[in-house]
Amino acid sequence: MKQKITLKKIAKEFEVSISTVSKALKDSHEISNELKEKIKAFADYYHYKPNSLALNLRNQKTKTIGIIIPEIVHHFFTKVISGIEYIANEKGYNVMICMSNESYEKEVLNMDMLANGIVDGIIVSVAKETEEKGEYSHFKDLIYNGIPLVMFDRVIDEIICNKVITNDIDGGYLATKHLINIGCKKIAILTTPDYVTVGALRNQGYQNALSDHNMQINEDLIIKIDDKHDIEKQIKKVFAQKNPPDGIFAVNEIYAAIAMKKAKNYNINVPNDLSVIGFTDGLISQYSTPSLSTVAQHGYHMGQKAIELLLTEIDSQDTDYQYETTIIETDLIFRESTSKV
Amino acid sequence: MKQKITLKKIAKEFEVSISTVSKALKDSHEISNELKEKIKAFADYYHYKPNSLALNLRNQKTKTIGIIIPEIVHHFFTKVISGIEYIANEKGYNVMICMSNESYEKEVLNMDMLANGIVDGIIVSVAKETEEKGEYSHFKDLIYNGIPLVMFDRVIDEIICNKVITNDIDGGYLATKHLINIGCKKIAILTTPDYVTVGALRNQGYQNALSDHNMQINEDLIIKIDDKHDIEKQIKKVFAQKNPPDGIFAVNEIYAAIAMKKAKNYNINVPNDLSVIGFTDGLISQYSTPSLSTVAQHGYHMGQKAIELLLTEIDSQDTDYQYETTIIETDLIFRESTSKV
DNA sequence: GAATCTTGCGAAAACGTTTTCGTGTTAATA
DNA sequence: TATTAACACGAAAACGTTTTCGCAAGATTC
Repeated sequence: MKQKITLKKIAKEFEVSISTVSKALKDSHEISNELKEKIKAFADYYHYKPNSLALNLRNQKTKTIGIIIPEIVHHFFTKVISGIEYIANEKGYNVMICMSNESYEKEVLNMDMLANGIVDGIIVSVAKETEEKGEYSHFKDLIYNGIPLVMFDRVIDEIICNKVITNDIDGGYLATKHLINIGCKKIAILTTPDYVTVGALRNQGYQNALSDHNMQINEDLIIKIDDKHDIEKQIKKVFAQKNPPDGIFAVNEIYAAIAMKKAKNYNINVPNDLSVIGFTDGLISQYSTPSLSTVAQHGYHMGQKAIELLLTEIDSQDTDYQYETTIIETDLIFRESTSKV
Repeated sequence: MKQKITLKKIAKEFEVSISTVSKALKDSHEISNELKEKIKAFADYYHYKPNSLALNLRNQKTKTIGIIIPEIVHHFFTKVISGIEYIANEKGYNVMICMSNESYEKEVLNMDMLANGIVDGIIVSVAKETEEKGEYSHFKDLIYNGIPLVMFDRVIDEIICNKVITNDIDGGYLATKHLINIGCKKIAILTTPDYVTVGALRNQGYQNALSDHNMQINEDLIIKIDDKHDIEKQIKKVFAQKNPPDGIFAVNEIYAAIAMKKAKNYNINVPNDLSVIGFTDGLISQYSTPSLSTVAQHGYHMGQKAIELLLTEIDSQDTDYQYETTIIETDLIFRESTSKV
């Protein structure tokens, strides 16, 4: 393996000191023009690049930020990452992505690893298992150690840090209200277990909308899907009853897409007999047939906001730095799966 | 900001040398039990963790590998990343993900940055622009500098390194043959410009299948989509002609999904009047209606293979190390978009 | 001709770790 | 009692860089 060229080797070549070489390459006035030219030419020829590890160690910063997400095969998260990456690169930062796979243990492992000097700050969306356990000491440790932290989407109230969240309640409200507006009388929600906070919040919005429009909240129409079991079977039940709903609000794309498929099996036409609206404007929503009306989350924008907050925290040595929570508003996208008014 | 605890600080606390502390924490026999206990307790209390940067510098390796992909909002690439990440973590490696956004310049930038000691090896799928330009010196430099490199999916023949590729020709052949088998007489292909090698290869498979079954290759049925212009418009043309095809092979999911949508606009029923088959088993294929028959690429497995090759190269100091090209075979997945025989 | 200033470079510390090699003290052996 | 062995620790180098400070030689000033 070819050895990397270092200051030391250049110094040896010209029989000067390492500091001289370093200064010459930085075009310092301390070094004679003649020597500078020679050293630069030599360095250029061998494609000299300062070793990042050494720089990081010396500067006590890495110009790298870490992201911990529950999973990467997921349109929303990749959108957020794109947004983060764009701004980060613009500001000269690199991005290290880790996956918790929704596991508490992996989340802790990843944080420990990132916290050891490798990154200047961390952006995280917390794993379902962590939410379920309610075990947050790893976040507290991080903050205690002075490492800037931004949470996005799935955030934890009791951890005090910068946050970027979707207005989930409002999104759920908008979606439900849309179904009401187009005349749906019996509206079901396909949501997550309560410990998944975003699911719970969207459900909250759903219930608020019903109440505000004097519609009854029926527990039988609130289907909390358990990912650990057969999702299709759980969704199918909605249509198996004798008086199925005429509107469905699904808290994500997948549930919505499955609902549309199942409806077809029961000869229920979307959108004529049933209107379906999802959450998150991903590929499925765009390319399904009928295409899916949905609540757009603006993941890209969310990522941008998160990294901006992180970088300002990194750059600030204020003792009275103020954390903020940015709420990204949602928008309704009308497509084919909800009937016209 | 809380200062990180270091060996130096622990040494000061006990008025011993740094080396003593280091040895004590590693349970060296050189240190008395009494002192070891005290130091360990102290270190535990303050959650001491060796600084990664210092270790990396000393060990001249980082236990981190870099991935450069064209874009992250893409099901196939995220699958590959998942596969890489799984094995990497198992072997104690971390993963740094960079995006070239299909840009040559960003690809070079990312490689330069990763090559500077930050990672022990790199896995890359090359950007379209790089393929178009045919400018590969950054890869040669990398190899010249002794940094292990694995290419996957979009690879370059003239660069000698480990590679993992889909059997694109065979995939294209299988897909086309399937359409022939179910009785399609006029089969179109929606493919990429020729410089995108995977598109060209799938097209090759398509043409081979036609030839082998004594069907004419008609240039009018070979639609090379240019991503820079309106994709829908380009695909729509297929159906605008008076005698539209009864079979379409699309080299990716998106083209397939759009084709199905456009067919519907022209009142062409899928699969009765038209059979459509895609490439890559992503979410769209699964959740579209009708669900899409497709060629499965096994991205997860591909990622696993890529990282395995990389790690063995990293671990080997053989001078006569042999590079290999692993070909991942494709499988047909039959769904609703292609009619039964 | 002495004092000062400029030029051009080197020494050394610092970042945090690991590891080899010494070295002084005490205990065991001949 | 003299030699050796065991024990417990410290010094220093190494990884590659940047930067402050010091210093010698020559040039300039009065």
